[in-house]
Amino acid sequence: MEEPVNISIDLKLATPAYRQIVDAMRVRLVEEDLKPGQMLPTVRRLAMELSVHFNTVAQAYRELAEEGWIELKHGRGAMVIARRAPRPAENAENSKIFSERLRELVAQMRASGMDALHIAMELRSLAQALER
Amino acid sequence: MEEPVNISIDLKLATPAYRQIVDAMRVRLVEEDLKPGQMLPTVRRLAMELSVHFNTVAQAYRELAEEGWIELKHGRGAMVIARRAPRPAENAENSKIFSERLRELVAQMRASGMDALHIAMELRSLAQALER
Amino acid sequence: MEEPVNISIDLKLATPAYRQIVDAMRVRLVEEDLKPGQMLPTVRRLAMELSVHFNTVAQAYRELAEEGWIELKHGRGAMVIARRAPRPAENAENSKIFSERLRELVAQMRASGMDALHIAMELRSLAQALER
Amino acid sequence: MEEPVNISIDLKLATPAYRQIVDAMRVRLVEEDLKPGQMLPTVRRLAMELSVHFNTVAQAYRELAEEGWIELKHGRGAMVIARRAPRPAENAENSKIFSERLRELVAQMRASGMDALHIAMELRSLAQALER
DNA sequence: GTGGTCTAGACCACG
DNA sequence: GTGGTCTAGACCACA
Repeated sequence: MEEPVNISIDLKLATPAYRQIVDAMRVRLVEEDLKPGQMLPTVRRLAMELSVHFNTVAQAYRELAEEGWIELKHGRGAMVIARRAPRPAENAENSKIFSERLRELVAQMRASGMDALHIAMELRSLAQALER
Repeated sequence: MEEPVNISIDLKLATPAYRQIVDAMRVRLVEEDLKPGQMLPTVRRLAMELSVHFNTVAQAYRELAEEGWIELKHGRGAMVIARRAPRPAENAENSKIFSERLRELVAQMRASGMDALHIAMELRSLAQALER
Repeated sequence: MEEPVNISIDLKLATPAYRQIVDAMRVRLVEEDLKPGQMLPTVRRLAMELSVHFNTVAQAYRELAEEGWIELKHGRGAMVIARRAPRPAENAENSKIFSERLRELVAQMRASGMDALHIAMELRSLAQALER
Repeated sequence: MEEPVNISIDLKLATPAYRQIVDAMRVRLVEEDLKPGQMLPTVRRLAMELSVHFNTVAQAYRELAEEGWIELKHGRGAMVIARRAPRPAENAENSKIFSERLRELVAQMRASGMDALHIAMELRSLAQALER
């Protein structure tokens, strides 16, 4: 029942390790690679796999638990749970901020020299995945 | 000749003030709202407008200068310059990281309760702008 | 002679299962729903009813026995006994701590958005029950 | 502008230090001893005062920030902010749990030998404070 | 053996 | 000088 998480992190990046873990796992949770009911590796095991301290993984798990994706149980590991959808009330606010961040990220990609058409292709492919 | 920068930052956000400034200005530079030859407001003036310490703006300007967007002239402010495109050598590496960040950002948007179709629409609209 | 215990626990809560059992049973003991002489369900039966490991119930029973509420008889289950009142010697110290915890709990209720008057009503109703 | 926090914790207790700090400060925030706009001591200073590691205080502050009571700013300390009231939607659920915890706490007090009338008095006094 | 807490102290990011 | 992250490792609580 335990699932390999299949994520990788890069300690050289500016983004803190625990954030990278959270972000990577959130992708797998949203895309339902990790489904409710599945057990996650223990903090200590994932920590070994990623070559970080177990506290770092524990912090990531705690954050995911707070977001309502997983449940941490004393002595019994961590489990993916069915997440109640957040109310769309705050979205009016959030939506704007996220759109801005999207625009900023695209600008960053272009600034780094990526081809505009290539980026456009990626965006369309992401959009298509969402429309399924 | 001096251009209003028309950006706004939110000190309550987790993203540091100087990053917000850099990110917002990079959007305007990439999208060529700010064109080579135009003068930017002085560090102190922009700092006042945004209600931040002038060191914060100075750091943002320094970063933009490092990225090759602007030129700082001692005592005479900052000017947008024609940026030589970054060599696409780094791209193979960067491209992957950016794609991952894009995916993570979309996951975050979905996790925050935003409608998938709404996000898809945004992505397509960004793609379209890039293809022009 | 055996009494249904009529408690329920929630494994999703942060409070450990065994604590929930102890706390719930202590309420029933203090309020004398469970009276000296009555037999409690066996560790294994209560464990099944609550869907927890029997060790968890065993730990709860052990704690209640230590507090002087029940008596464990090897192989013959557990019985509610007449508890000698704890000497009020410790009270001076405990009283302060408990008052503080009461205050903290009320603060938590208010922080969670509960109506102040509603909380006050509850407190008065508890007080009234104590004065009978 | 900086305010003494005037809390004390007891490392001998089972409740973790950071929880004690959170609980004690929440009382002071709910009762508006600490008002929006006030600066809190830095994590390192409060840590010294309470004789704990600064990480312990940092964790407590982070929790209070998450609950919306305070704001942590890089390089600028922590400030009490005006907290948006939590929506009373979840209360139906919470209310029950909190009432149960109240009942359990009272049972614990009685079990520890505190005089029932004394407890009743305390409850009434808390109720009165809420009705003001 | 699980997750949780705490300490000690290094190093970084921010303003 | 502020808060944030991470490591190392001890010890505890839980199931």
